[in-house]
Amino acid sequence: MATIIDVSRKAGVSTATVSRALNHPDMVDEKTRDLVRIASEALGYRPNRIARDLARRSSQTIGVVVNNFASPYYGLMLDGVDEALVASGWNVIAETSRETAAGELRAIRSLTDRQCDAIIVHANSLDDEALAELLCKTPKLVLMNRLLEPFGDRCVHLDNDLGGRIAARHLIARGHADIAVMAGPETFHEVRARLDGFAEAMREAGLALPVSRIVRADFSLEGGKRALAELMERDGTITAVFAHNDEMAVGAIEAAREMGLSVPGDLSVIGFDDMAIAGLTRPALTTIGQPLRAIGAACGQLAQALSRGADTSKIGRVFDAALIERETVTGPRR
Amino acid sequence: MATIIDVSRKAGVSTATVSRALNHPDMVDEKTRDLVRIASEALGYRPNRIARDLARRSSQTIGVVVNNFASPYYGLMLDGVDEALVASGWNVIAETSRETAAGELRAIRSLTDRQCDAIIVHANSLDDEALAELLCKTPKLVLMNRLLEPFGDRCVHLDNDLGGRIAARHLIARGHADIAVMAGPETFHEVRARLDGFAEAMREAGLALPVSRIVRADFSLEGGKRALAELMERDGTITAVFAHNDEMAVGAIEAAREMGLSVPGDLSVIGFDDMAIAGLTRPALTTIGQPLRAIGAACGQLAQALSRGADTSKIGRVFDAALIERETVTGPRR
DNA sequence: TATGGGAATGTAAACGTTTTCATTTGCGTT
DNA sequence: AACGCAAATGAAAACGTTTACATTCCCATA
Repeated sequence: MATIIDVSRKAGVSTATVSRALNHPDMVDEKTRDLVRIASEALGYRPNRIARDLARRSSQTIGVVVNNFASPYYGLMLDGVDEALVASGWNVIAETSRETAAGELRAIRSLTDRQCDAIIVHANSLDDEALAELLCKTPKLVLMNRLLEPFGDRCVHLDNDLGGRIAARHLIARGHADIAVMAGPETFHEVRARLDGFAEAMREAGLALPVSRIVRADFSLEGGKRALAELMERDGTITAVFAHNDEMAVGAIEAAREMGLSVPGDLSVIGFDDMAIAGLTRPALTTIGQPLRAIGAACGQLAQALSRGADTSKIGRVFDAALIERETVTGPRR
Repeated sequence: MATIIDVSRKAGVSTATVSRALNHPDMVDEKTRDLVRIASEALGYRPNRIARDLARRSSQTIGVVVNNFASPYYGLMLDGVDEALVASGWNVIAETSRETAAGELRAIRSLTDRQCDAIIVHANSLDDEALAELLCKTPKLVLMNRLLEPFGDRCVHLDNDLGGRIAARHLIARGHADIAVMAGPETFHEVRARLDGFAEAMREAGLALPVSRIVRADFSLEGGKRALAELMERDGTITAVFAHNDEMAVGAIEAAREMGLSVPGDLSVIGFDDMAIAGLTRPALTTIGQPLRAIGAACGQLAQALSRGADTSKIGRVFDAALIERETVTGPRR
C-alpha cells in the first residue's frame, strides 16, 4: 500500500501539500494539484482512514445499535439511516444488542471505543432510568423509535398514540362498536401509547372498552391465535379486533377461520406496522403503517447534526402513523 | 477522555507497561498489573481503538457488503456473520451496495479504506469477469452465497443444484409428473443451478420438462401471479409448480385460487428460501430452506481465518438446501 | 565472587495522517 | 530599491496506541 509519503516523494512536494491537495484543493496551486493527482493515481494511493481519523479526531461515522439484523423492522430503519448519511460521505456502522440490556450497553461502549461521532440506539431492553443516565453522560446519543420525556430533543419516534387513535377511528367509522384489542407485552414502551390513543378515541365516540376486551399477547402468530380464542371465550359479541402488530393480526385471522368465522365478514381485523406480510396474506391485512425508513433517516440527520454541533431544530422528531387500507376491515354484520 | 498517558502517570509506570498490562497480562508483574487496573478504572480509561488499530496495523474488523438492510435475506446472513465473530472480540461493519455494480465496488473500496482485515461481499450485480479480477487483486475477499469457479476456496454458498433436485424429487415422490417451474431472472446466478438440478432429477425419473413448462418471472408476488397465468394458458395439464422463491410461490397460489383451482388439491406448489412469509400464509407454504445464518457464520469464520493467515480447510464452504414440508404439496388429483 | 540469564520495565520509534506555525516566493506600492 | 502582503509551501508536532530494543534487577550457578 502506497502511503502519503510515497506520493509526496513522487510528486516532489511535502506530505502537507499532498494532504492539502486532496482535502482542501483550493489551498494549493493548480499545477501542484495536478502533480499530486498524477502521482497519487500512478501509485494507486488510497488514504488510510484510520490514520486520518486519528489525526482529525473524528471518524465521520455514526454507530447504530439494533436488536438484530434479521428483522426487516430494524433493517428498514438501518436503510434509512444509511440513506441519509451515505450521500455526505459519512458512514454508518451497526451492531446488535442480541436483545439484552447488557448487549445494548456493550454495543454502545464498543461504538464509543471506535470513536463514532454519534450513536443511535434502538433501546428495547434498557429501562427508562438506565437510559436517562446514559443520555446524560453521552451527549451525542440519539434514541430511535422511543420517547424518553426529558430528552425529547434527542428522540425520534412514531406517534403511537396517534396510531392507536387512527385504528379506533377507522373501525368506528365502519360502524363497529364492540371492539377488542390485542396488546403487546407491557415491556414494550410502544404498547402503552397505542393503548392510550385507542382508548381515548373510543371514549370520544362514546364507546366502552372494558378490560375484558383487552388481552395481552406476545408479538407472534401463535400468540395472536391464543389471544383471539381467549377474547371470544370471554365475550362472543365483538365484531372487530385491533392487534398491536401484523403477526398477531394474522394469527387472529387464522384463529377466527378455525372457529368458522369469516374475515372480514364476521370479524374485522386491523394490524400494526405494515410489514411485508401484511400485503402478502389473503385477505390482505388492513394495518397501521409506520414510516420506518423516514424515522431512520431522521435519526441519521439528527446524529450527524449533533456530532457537528449544528442546528437540530429543523429535524422532524415525531412521525405520524398512517392507515393502510386493505381487505380485513368492513362494516359489522348485523 | 483519559488517555494511556494519564493512566501511566497515575499508576507511576510507563505507557508500554500499561499497554502490556491491558493486552498481555502475563508479561507484567501481578502488583504492577493491579496498579494499572486501579488507575485505569479510577480514570474510566477506555483505549482509543483508532489509535490501537493504527499501531497494530489491524482493525480486527470484517467488512460485509450486502444489497440492502431491509430484506431479512441479507439480515439473516449478517446476523450469522456477526454471531461468528462477536465472540472472539472482532467486529463486523456492513455497507450496502444499493443494488448496483458501482455500489458494490464503492462499498468494497470504502471497507478497504477503513482497513478491514477481510471483506465479505454478496455480489449480485458484478459479473463473473469483474469479480474474478477483484478476487485476484484482493486476497482477503470472500464471496457470500455465490460460487465463482476458480475461486471455490473463497466462496461460501448454498448448493442450489441440490435445492432444485430436492424440490423435483419431492413432487415426483408425491406422484406428480406434469410439473412446471417458475424460474427467477437469468441475471441471478442461483437460478441456473436450481434449474439444472431440477431438470436433472426429472430426467432421472424419466419425466419430461419441456421448455413450455418453464417460465421466467421476477421474484415478486405479482410476477408469480402473471407467470402462473401464462403457464396455465400454455398447458392446462400441469399439477405442480416449483417456484424459485417464496414470494412468487405465494403469487402462484393466489392466481390459482382466482382461476378456481384449489391449492394443494388441484395444484401443488413448492417455493424456495423459507422466508418468514412461508410459515405465515395459509395453507402454509412447502418450500426449500437455506441455512442463511450458517452461511453467514461460515463466511465470518473464513474471512477471519483468511485475515490471520490461518488454516481455512476445515471451514464448510457449501451448504445443503433442505425440504421444509408444510401444506402446499400433496399428490395430484386423478 | 564473578557470570550468565531470564523476568520486568522503560525508552523511543513506529503507524499514516492532518494541521499549526514558520518560511519562501512573487507582486504591487511607494 | 525598499517594503508590505498574500499566496503557496514546508517542517515538525500532534493524534493515542503498540512493540522492538535496551536496560535494570535478581537469582542460580560455577
